[in-house]
Amino acid sequence: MGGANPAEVTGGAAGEVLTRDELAVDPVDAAKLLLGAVLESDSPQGTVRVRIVEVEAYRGGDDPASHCYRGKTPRNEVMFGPAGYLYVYFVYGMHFCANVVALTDGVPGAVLLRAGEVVDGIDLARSRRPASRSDAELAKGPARLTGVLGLTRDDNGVDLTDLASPVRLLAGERVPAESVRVGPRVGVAVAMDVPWRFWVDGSRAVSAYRRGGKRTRVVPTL
DNA sequence: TACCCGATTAACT
DNA sequence: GTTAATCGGGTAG
Repeated sequence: MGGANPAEVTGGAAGEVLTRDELAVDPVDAAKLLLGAVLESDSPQGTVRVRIVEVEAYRGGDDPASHCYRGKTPRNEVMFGPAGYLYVYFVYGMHFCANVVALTDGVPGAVLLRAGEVVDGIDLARSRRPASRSDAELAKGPARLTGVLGLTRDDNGVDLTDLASPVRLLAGERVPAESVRVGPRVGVAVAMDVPWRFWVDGSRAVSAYRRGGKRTRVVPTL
């Protein structure tokens, strides 16, 4: 639990786990709540902690960019469950991305963890991503973030609000509202008008914006 | 069962 | 700035 880690001592509530109730809200609100939160992951080699600095909200049937837009499937079923669980998916043949499930049981919604700053376990993080040219780059991007934390498909469905889980979500230190920036989601080709990406202004770990790919597929309007 | 393509990254011009 | 790598899930047939 608590320790002699300076990062923990400074923030009074830094060691507390976020509760399911706090996360059982609209993904857009949950996203802002997650900025500044700390995700910690255990492994036989040690523990890595990452302070979240960039997130994106994904909803359900009303969000064409969401994996849940076309209903429940074996892959996305965690997003339909209770808030506070980890949704990990595999993409582009070689990467994993992690989300925190929001909203309540039966209503899909989640927050994609896009980037963070490694605040503990830096050596293990570096060994997991040896190609990184700087510490700020270690978790700069959703797949890099899962990389430093060692998250894979096996972690899909883990309860982040349970202290006994191998992966947990701590409240961390609240980010002042004036430090939060907003914009369209990265790499999304639809619903580009909704500003559902949030990041901490000034962090070197925030990833660059990139427009979504080809939009040949027409998304039916509601 | 086949085909298409993605909530990406790294490498290259 | 562009593009290859790489494969599981989802949709079409």
